[in-house]
Amino acid sequence: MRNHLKVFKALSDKNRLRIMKMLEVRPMCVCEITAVLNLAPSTVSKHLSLLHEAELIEDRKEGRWVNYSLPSKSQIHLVSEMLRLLRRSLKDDPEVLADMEKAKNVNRVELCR
Amino acid sequence: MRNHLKVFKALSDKNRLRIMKMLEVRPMCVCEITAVLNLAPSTVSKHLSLLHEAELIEDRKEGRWVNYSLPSKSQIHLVSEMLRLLRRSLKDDPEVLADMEKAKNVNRVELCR
DNA sequence: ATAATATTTCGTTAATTGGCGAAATGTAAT
DNA sequence: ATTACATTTCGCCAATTAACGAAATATTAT
Repeated sequence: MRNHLKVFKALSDKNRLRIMKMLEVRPMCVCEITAVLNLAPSTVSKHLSLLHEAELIEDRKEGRWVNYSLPSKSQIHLVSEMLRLLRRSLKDDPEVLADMEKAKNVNRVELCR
Repeated sequence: MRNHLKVFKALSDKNRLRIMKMLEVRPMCVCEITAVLNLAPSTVSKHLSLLHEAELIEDRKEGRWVNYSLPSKSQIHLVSEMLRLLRRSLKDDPEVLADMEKAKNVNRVELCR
């Protein structure tokens, strides 16, 4: 029950859904996601930690960046089903499409200076 | 996006998940659900209206009662997938099992007097 | 018609949540 | 070592939400 609630709560925020869709494009660091969503870094970090708690995303520290990504495969049935469902969802949402387009183009190196 | 959020928000409350699992047993009226959850009728009514808004349940007025039930089939992909997923979920949760057992036995006629 | 019952709506309150900026932490570059 | 930068943690505030009881609505029974 606790895990189900974690997953559903994690997915019941607009900005977190936008993050999930963005990560379909490629793994991204906090500052890149911040640039797309136009939120404070601390806010984005908090969103990412909730998604991570629900095991909907993975993190991988690389140098001074932390790359967040969608799990290629999850052992948790609920999670893998939700990932599958999300992948099929919101394909036509204009905001999501714009985010995904931006996600292709943001670059952490020119971004952070 | 709005619809996705409605569905995920509807499912991200413990009592609403309990209701969804209870309704797997059989259609139930508000007072029966109230008896199982041990909440105020107005609270349960509100939960039911949120689930209904998300199209996760159907209602059918029958005399002085309103029967709430799971849709046998939904045209909305997200909804039908969530219904399928929920049916497979929480089968071993002790609280959910107790609720489902109670749901078998509560009776609106002896209950409400 | 009146009373009884089931449900919903409304207003209030307490708890939760999303947002921010400032400070803390950790890593890389000078 | 010091500086610069990415990220996280913390404390705060505003908005949202779950809960309740009281009042309103609707239906059945007397």
